[in-house]
This record gives sequence, structure tokens and C-alpha cells, in this order.
Amino acid sequence: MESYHNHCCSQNHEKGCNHQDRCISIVPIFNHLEDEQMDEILNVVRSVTYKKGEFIYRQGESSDSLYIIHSGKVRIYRLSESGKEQVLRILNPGDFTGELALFKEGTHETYAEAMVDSSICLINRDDLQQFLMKYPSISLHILSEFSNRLEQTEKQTARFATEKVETRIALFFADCMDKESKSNAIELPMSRKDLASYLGTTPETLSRKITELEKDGYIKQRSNKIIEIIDLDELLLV
Amino acid sequence: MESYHNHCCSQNHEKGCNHQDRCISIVPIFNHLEDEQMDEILNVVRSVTYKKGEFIYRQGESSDSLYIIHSGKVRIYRLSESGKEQVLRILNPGDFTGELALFKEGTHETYAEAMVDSSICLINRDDLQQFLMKYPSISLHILSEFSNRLEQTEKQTARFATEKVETRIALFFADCMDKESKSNAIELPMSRKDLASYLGTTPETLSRKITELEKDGYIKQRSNKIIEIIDLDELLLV
DNA sequence: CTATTGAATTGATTTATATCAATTTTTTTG
DNA sequence: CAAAAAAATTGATATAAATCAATTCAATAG
Repeated sequence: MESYHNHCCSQNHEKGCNHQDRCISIVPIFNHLEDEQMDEILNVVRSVTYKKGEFIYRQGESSDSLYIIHSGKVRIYRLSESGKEQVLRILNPGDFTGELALFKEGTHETYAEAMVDSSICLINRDDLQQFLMKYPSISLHILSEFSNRLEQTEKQTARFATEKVETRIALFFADCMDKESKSNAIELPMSRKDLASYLGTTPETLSRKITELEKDGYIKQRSNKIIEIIDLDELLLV
Repeated sequence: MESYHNHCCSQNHEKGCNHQDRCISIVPIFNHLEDEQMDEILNVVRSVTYKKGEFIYRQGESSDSLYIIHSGKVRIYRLSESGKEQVLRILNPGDFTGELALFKEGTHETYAEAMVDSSICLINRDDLQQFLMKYPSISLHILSEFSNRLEQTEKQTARFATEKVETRIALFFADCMDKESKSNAIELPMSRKDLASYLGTTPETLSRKITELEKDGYIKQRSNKIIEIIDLDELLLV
């Protein structure tokens, strides 16, 4: 069993967002708005900081806010029916979460845990819905974001269903390359344990497969987090 | 390799929607609207029929419409990177698809194939976006629908990642029971071959596991499509 | 209604990956 | 910086599920 620390949240630093601290201006779903509209939203946004290991929300809790990552890193995971943990995604600044419980009735199906000290912006459910009715273009941006997520998740599902672990690892590396195409090296966005969970395998198997890929000359482990991709095309044929 | 028939579509019966044929009135994302607004939308909706085996769209095609199932049954599937087919979902009357390519740039990532003769309503991309800007509540309904789908897909991903085939089958049966709780029997919504694909396994393994569940007294196969659930609670502990 | 085709089942075998256990390496903390 | 804890690796083994092949069963067309 994992041991995620459940710190007390009472000492969280909570304050209204001020204009220097434009937490929402980095968010794709809002940053297209006029300054005036942005200010209006900023008035109802609260900012909360979470220490490493603290939970933004837990599975089963009811939801009333949209959470936007201002700084830090958040792990979203769920516990499956049989109680095993599965990492769904890692949120970085500009990403948001909590929307599932916002637009439908029901409770959170996932856990959101701060991986490092993180600053999160909150928008209340009612406030958000009012803005969506007032500024319909925000909805279109959220719909676009949802579409991307849905597609991403469906792709991941198909990979689990049809590809073997080695291929899933290769495809994950390829995805990372797309995002940071600057160099031919990628930085793993999470620990091996989390990556194993994300890829639907075990740390042991992940370790072995990575070693194997290195032996076959497709990749090179520069450090624990940095992996150099030597031959992406060949890697994808694995 | 599968052999999905690629009929010629030229003989499709295409017509504007009239008011007797309120294809969109059965759709959760529209049926909350005033009659007046509904009429307005009906004016831009087209209706197209597809014969069994025909494709509504294919992976890689660009998209410009939202497709709403009026009658019939549609299979959505994708081909994974290695070329294997994975059934993602089966659409029934009232369900819609095509939205992914509608709200983001890019092409379809999936195939939509009529499993039986089906009547589909189309709404053009630009028309839809205009309505969303004019009647923001529609967006909220689509967002709600997206949320459900996203949650469903993430749940499925987690099941692939953490549960063995036998458990996935049991959970699928349980989901079916939720939907048709009237009796203690369920009707499989697709062929065994498709179900195997949907559950990320092979027809052979599916067949064996179902036989096993029957031997152990959890279920009883009434016919090929009808399965009686004898002990759901025990089934879920498998 | 029978013949043909495709779907589903059953059997034998192989393969990928999980599991259990023991080290080694890395990170954290006092 | 040293000690402790956690993470990652490596090895040996067990197991679930895929694959290949053969039959049986069900659906469809002539």
C-alpha cells in the first residue's frame, strides 16, 4: 500500500487573487478574454497553497470548485474497484481539474495530490456557471480542452487494450518528444513508480524494459529523470 | 484482419429534418430547450440514413459536423498504433459523436460504423457554434455529457491498467445491470467479438472466462445475447 | 430448407508480465 | 555529512492471457 501523507490543511495560506498575481491569466481556457472580463473573474477567484503530499480533493468527496494549477505539480489518480492505484495524469501550471464533478452531479472519482508545494486557484461552481452563461466563448474553450482530454484518454485506453508494455513505453517516450521537441532527450515528468502506474505496469517490468531498450541501442539513460532518445523511428517499431 | 464492408454511400437518403421527425428532441443536450429554440435548430439539422456496415466517418477524415443518432446503432472504434482494432463504445438513439473533431482542430481519431441501418442527424460545425454562443445553456449540457464520457473512459482505463480480464467482465456485467435494473438478466449490447475488443481481450479468452463464471454459478447464459446474473455481489469479488 | 459463411467455443502451447525476494542506488532528514 | 528511508534495479519463479489450430454452433443467403 502506498503511504501518501495526509497533512492537516488548516495552515493553508488562503487569500483572494490580486491583480499582480494573475493566476488565471496563464490558463488557456481564460487567457483569451478581455482585460475587463478577466478582472471580473479574478474577483471571485481564491488562491490556496498546498504543501507536498496534501490533497486538493479525495475520491468520494463532493465538489464545488474548479481548481487551476498556478504553480507546482499535482498528481491525479484513482483507486480501481479492486483498490489498486492508477495514475491518470500529472497537472502542471495552467492545467485545471475538478471539472468532472462540476458539470455533472456526483462526487470526485479521483484523488488530486500535490506532488510538491503548489499554489492553486479556485473558482466556485456557481460563479463559474454564471460566467459561462455570460461569456459563452469560455465554454467553447473548455469544450475544446475536454475534447483533447477525452481523445488523450481514449488513446491511452486503446493502448492498454492493444499494445504490450514495451510498445506503451516507446509511445510514451514519443509523446514526450512531441512536447519538448527542442532536444533529443526527454525529462520524465514523474517517478518510475508513478510512470509504471500510469502505463499500467509494475516498476519491476518498467525497469527491465527500459534496460532492454537501452541495450538494444534505442535510448540512453542520462540520469534517473533524463532519457536520451537515440532512434525514435526504430523505437516505435519495437 | 476484420472485414468491414465499405458500401457506397451515394444512395443515402438525405433530407432536411421536419417537425414530425424531431430527431434532436430525443437528445439530452437539446431536449431542455424551448420549442421555439428547438425549431430554430431543426432548421439547420440534416438527416442522413446509413445502411448496415457503412461508415459515418473514418479515422483521419476531417470533421465538420456533430452526428446525433436518431435510430439504429453505431460502433465507434479506433485502430491503435500497431493497427489493432479497439471498440470504444456503442452509440444508441440519443447519443452523439463527432464532437472531438468539432471543438478542436484536427481530424477524426476513430471510425464510426453503422451496425444496423441507422438514421443520423447532422449539425454543421458553424451552425452549432453559433447556437452555443446564442444559447449558452446548450454548452453546459454538452459539458455535462463530456464530463460523463471522460469519467467513463478514465474508469475504463483504470480497469485495463489494474484489473484482470475476469474482473473486467464482471464489472461490465455490473454496469449493464445498473442500466437495465428491471430484471436480473442483461442483454449484451454487442457481439462477443466486439465485447472482447471493448474489454481489451480476445474472443477466446472471453469465451473461456464466461464459461468459467457460469461453472462457478455466478451467471447463466440464457442465450447468446442474454445473460442471467445469479449472484452479482459474489461476481464482483471474483 | 439446405448450403455456406461467419461466430463462438474448446484444446494445446507459448509468451508476456506479475509476483516475491534480495540488493543496490538515490533521496531525504536529523 | 552521515544515517535512515524510499526508490529503483536485478533475479527466480509463477501465472494470466495470447496465440495457433480444430470443431461446433448459429446466422444468412440462395
